[in-house]
Amino acid sequence: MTNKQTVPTPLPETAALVPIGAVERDTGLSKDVLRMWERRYHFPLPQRDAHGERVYPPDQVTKLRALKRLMDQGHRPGKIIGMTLEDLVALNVDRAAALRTRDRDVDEVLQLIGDHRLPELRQRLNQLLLSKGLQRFVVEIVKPLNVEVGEAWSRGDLAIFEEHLYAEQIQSLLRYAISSVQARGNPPHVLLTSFPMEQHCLGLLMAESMLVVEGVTCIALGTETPVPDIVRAASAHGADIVALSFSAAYPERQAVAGLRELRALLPVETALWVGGSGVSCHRRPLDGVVVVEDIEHIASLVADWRTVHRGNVHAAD
Amino acid sequence: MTNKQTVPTPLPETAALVPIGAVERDTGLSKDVLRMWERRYHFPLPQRDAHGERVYPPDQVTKLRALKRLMDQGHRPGKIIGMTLEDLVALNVDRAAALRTRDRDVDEVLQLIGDHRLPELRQRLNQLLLSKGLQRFVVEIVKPLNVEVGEAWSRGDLAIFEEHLYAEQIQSLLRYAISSVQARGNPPHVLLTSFPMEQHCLGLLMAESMLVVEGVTCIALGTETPVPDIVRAASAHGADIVALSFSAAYPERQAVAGLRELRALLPVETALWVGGSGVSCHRRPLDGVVVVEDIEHIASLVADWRTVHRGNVHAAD
DNA sequence: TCGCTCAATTTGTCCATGACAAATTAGCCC
DNA sequence: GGGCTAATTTGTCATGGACAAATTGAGCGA
Repeated sequence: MTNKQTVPTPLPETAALVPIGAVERDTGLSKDVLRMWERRYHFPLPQRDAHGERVYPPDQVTKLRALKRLMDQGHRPGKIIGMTLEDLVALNVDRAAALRTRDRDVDEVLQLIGDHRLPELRQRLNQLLLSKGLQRFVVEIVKPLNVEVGEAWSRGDLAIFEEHLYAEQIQSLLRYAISSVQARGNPPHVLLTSFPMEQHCLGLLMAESMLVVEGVTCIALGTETPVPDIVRAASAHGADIVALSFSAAYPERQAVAGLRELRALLPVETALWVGGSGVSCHRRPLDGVVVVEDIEHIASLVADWRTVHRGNVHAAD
Repeated sequence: MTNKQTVPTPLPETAALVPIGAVERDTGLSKDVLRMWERRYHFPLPQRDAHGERVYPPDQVTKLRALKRLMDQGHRPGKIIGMTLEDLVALNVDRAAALRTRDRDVDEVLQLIGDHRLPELRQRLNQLLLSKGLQRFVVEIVKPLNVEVGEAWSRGDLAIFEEHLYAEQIQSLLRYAISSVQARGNPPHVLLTSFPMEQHCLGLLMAESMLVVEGVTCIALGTETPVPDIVRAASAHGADIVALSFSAAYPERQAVAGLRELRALLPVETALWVGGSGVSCHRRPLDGVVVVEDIEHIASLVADWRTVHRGNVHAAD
């Protein structure tokens, strides 16, 4: 079987050199940006292959990934592009340390993920869900676990496939729990989704989990719904609230532009809630957009909504 | 219910002109390709805004979407780029008609989707699942429904949000069913995932559904796992079979390249199965890659595997 | 007729450089 | 300190050239 042989490549040079298209996919930085940075900051400085095309050494790709991650957290490229990988990682860790909750259950689950003990992982998560209840499970286990897993991945302590497997288990469990709590059409009706290019579905499921327990009726569209479709869906399903999730990686400009557009197209009486790790750093609030700073606040926000709309509810038509 | 109304934007001119970046996201055709086609084929021919930047009228975007869809089915741009939108749609329908199964249950579900009758939709799907059993539900309902929904969407008969909602319901239902069939570590161990840029998870869930019923142990990684991680995951979980799903939109080149690389990195004794709508048109088979032409065949493929590996199974260590 | 090879064509991706608008920061005055 | 320009930073778009990988088609021998 001698076909292809891209193979782990014992060769030190041509070994793992990555073409620009692959770097774009890997890091989420567009080809335009990669070439522009090279022009402006002299980093990255890829080698060239026989055709004069850029090929990036793996360590530069690693640094690019770290840069992207920090930029998603609000750092500007010019300030950090000159730093060493170590400094970048340190920056990351500093921020992470603040968020870290040293919870024994969380640590134990992390251990199971890293050890690939799938049956035990499933069982432990299930058990935690049952013992804590859905809302506390989401707040005390899933939320910190997401942070930890993300950090471990960026440190290189956790492989992509381990993170995937974790996400898949949580997803199954949350969906299972959600379908067990069959809503009966009670108000408010909440439309849950995200903007195009925002693929993280765990945040949506966490929100849905919090909501269904409150007796809210959820219409989950999954991720990546274009703005006009969100409007049509809200109208078709008589949504009282449209809830959107943003991850840290979502470009702020796009978010603000999309939210403004959506807010303009949505009826005034329809509320617009936004949540997720991508919203905490937003400085100026937008008119008519409710920012859910922490997923824990969902319950009280629902209570507030119900107080305001007491009486004039459109009670399941 | 007079919503739906694709609302053709009152303003005729500056109204819905789409910049190139948005077209790229919308159609999946890269900026480079859009500019190249304009140069070579004189289509699309966007207007220019005040800054001389391309802005595409919505009808050109629609045609681009149709073109992309046909190209995913194997047509070449040069042959079809000159055709009218009607001709393109007709081409599409021709092919679709062959696949269509006029099933009463399927039609009924389609109707429910279009009418936004969410509770009834849920209930009907649930009922179909229970009455037919998981495997027949997948083969007789979900598979044809996917085709129908895809076609209806490309005809413009179904909005994106309706398709999203449908997909979300099926996903919930299948995941629910899958977790109900708790595997006990029986061989074979099947690792389920897709390559990067392949985001369609319904195909994976359908495959997992078929497999768990056969008593197979599934390790589902979700979508978009890089090749090296697939290899590591297969090793970490002692997978006997790696199963990959490809949608029609996945570029064949990338698929073949990825498969060759993966096949070379995987131990010879690990089988490699590929399925999904993207594999039926693949002409030449690859060495050591089993093509699952139709999801119905999964059961017999599992039986074959078990026959071959009778005796020397690694019986749940 | 089938299968093969080699050349012509098709098609997507990459390159270099220039330009510019939107967003951010810095400087300044009240 | 608050608020206002002005300078700087940063991403995206444009043009036009080049070329390799893939597909098609022609020619040829079994």
